[in-house]
Amino acid sequence: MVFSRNGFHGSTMQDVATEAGVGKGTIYLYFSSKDQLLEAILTDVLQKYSERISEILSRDLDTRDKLRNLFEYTLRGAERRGRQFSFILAGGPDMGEQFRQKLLNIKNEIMKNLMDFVSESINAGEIRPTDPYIAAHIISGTMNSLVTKHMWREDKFEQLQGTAAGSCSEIADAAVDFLWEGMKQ
Amino acid sequence: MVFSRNGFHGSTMQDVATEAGVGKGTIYLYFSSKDQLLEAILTDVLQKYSERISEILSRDLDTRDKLRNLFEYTLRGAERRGRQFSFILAGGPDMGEQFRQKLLNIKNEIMKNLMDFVSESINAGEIRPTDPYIAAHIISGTMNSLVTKHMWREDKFEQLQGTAAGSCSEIADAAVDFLWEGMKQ
Amino acid sequence: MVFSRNGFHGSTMQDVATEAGVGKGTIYLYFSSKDQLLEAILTDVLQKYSERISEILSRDLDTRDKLRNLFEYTLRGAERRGRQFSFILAGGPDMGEQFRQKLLNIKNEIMKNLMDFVSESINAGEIRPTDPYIAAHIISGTMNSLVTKHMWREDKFEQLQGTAAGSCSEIADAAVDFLWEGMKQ
Amino acid sequence: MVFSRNGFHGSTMQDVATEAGVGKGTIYLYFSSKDQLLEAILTDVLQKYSERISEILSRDLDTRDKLRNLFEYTLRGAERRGRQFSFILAGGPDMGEQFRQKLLNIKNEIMKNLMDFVSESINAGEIRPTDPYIAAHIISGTMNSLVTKHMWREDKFEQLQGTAAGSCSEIADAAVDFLWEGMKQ
DNA sequence: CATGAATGAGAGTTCATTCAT
DNA sequence: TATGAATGAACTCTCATTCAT
Repeated sequence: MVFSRNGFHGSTMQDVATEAGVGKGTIYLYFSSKDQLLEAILTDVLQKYSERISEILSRDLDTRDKLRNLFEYTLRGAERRGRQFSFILAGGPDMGEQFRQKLLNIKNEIMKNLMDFVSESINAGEIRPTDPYIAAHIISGTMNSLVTKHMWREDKFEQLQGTAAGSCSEIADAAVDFLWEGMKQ
Repeated sequence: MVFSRNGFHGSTMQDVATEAGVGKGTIYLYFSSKDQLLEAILTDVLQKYSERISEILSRDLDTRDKLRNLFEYTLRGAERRGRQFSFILAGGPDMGEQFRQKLLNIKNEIMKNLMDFVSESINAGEIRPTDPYIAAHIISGTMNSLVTKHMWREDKFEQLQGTAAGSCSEIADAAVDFLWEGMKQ
Repeated sequence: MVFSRNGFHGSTMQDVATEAGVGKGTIYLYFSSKDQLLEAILTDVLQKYSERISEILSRDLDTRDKLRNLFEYTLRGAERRGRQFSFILAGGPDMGEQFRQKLLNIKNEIMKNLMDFVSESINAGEIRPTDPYIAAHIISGTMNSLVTKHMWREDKFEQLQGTAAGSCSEIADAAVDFLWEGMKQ
Repeated sequence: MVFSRNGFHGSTMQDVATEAGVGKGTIYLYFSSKDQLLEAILTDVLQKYSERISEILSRDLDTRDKLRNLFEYTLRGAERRGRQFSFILAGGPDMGEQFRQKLLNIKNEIMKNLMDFVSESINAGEIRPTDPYIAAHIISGTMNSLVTKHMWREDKFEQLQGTAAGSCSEIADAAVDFLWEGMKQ
């Protein structure tokens, strides 16, 4: 996607049209403005992500495996939808207030799911009692941080990393292992 | 700052000049372009943040108190420089590649500091042995997540939060308590 | 008609098609372009007006009654076809030269009829000898002025008018009375 | 002026700028939009015309000479500002309602002046008693009609005219002579 | 005959940047 | 050094027109 390569303001409607293989005017048959196009894309990506997260957390797995799936899915998705996630994670510098609200609602949905997941795991005696709000933030924050790194290939793993290797599932495993140590009973 | 209120693309050079109380042309005596102005601002903010983090981590405190100071300083800073942080955290959608590299170098500096901090704490026997790369990401990721929330006032705490209260230091404390549980010996 | 409500440039072909209850493409089966559509409409309106004027002037009435019919028909027509007349009266700012010529020919036809009418009335001894060209202009000019006023409801009659009341035939009568005073033997 | 040659919609802002010998953007320093530019021009032309009419009617002349000056000034002005007058006379097909109101106010000012002029001439016993509203319309209507003709050179005088010659003052004289016949005591 | 999805030329408008003062 | 009037490249968006169905 052009927005992913050149950024929103770095892409013209002509770029988008060319990439999509249609005429410039055609886009306006389906989206009322450039802003609304971005909104539709991001909302869609985030909505699908939210649904998938919800599905993962409802699987018949134990808490630790759910966490692992969560991280792995998130990191893997970031490989494909990098910059779109980036926009979303940033909370939306340069976005209109109304648009931000829309994304926010979906993000809160995700946070709600994570908090419920934490609460249920506590009740099931799988993890130690803790504040679900903080725990959810630590989970999502860690994912976001790893996603951002991954996305922008921000580190040459050679330079910075300790022992963690570079593949999605290896990083996911390492992160979950760490978190688990702090959560388990 | 105008960029913080209206975003980078939402602010004109005239806005910036007016806010700064100078003429439009004057800005060009000190910055070669609008992009370069943003670069200078963000680099400056991030550089200062990096230095401050470095200073905090070198204080003569135990690991847990350093963590607490780290979180508190970060969250408090976000209150004032919100959107600037947001740009940085997002990894820079809409930024040029060269600019991104520059910020990246500073961010890696910070990560390096965090990793060293973790390593040293392990060596000092204050926290359990763990992968410093992952640990650093969890620390910074958790801070970022909380910062973003805070910045965009993304949640009505009434709706979402568990027990954690809303002030910077209270949130910092709660987050550090949680993390500590997973790190301590 | 859409053109009458929103103006030519203010109406889209889609508007026209919707109003006509046909598809957009269908219009192009009958008119080669938007300009040509306007041309056809205006030409038609003006042609019909010209024919009607001709018919009125050939009726078996005395000069004064012909004048009265002329004014009444014109003002009444303006009520229905307002803006179309306006285009025509304006001489066509924003019209192509060729199109203007076409309308001009019909307008000259009307002027010719008016001048003949004046000449014949002079010969018949019904009005005093005068320049038919000027007389024709005064007749058509007065009608145009009243039509324009009427069309755009340009005056709140309360504010401006003297004794003349607002209905078509009342205004027509008053104007003809006045003109007649200057024409009669 | 470009608008006069190619019409409002037939002229681009680039045309206007080129004609004015400035950059496209410069126009926007003084006029907020293309519409507003037209508004400013027409308002200005009409306002000046109104003031001049007022001045002419207040001269120390007898009624017939005032009329003659009125006609001569109007026809002469039309030679230079043709199409601008045309827009105004047309009542503004394709104009926004608010804009039309603005012009209307000035036009009513002119009509008011004409009606006062008629009333005063009646009181002074220079012309026969008559409805000032109708008289004013006949005066302005006749001028408009002649102006429009003149402007678009709508007639080849060879073909249509009777005895009236083509120059401004000759046409003005002829028209005033005719009108006078219908107005004088 | 009729349609309307698709098109892209072209318009108005913005705003980073320059440069004479 | 400081300014802001002037600029024009570049953008978004519209809409008359076409053509496959």
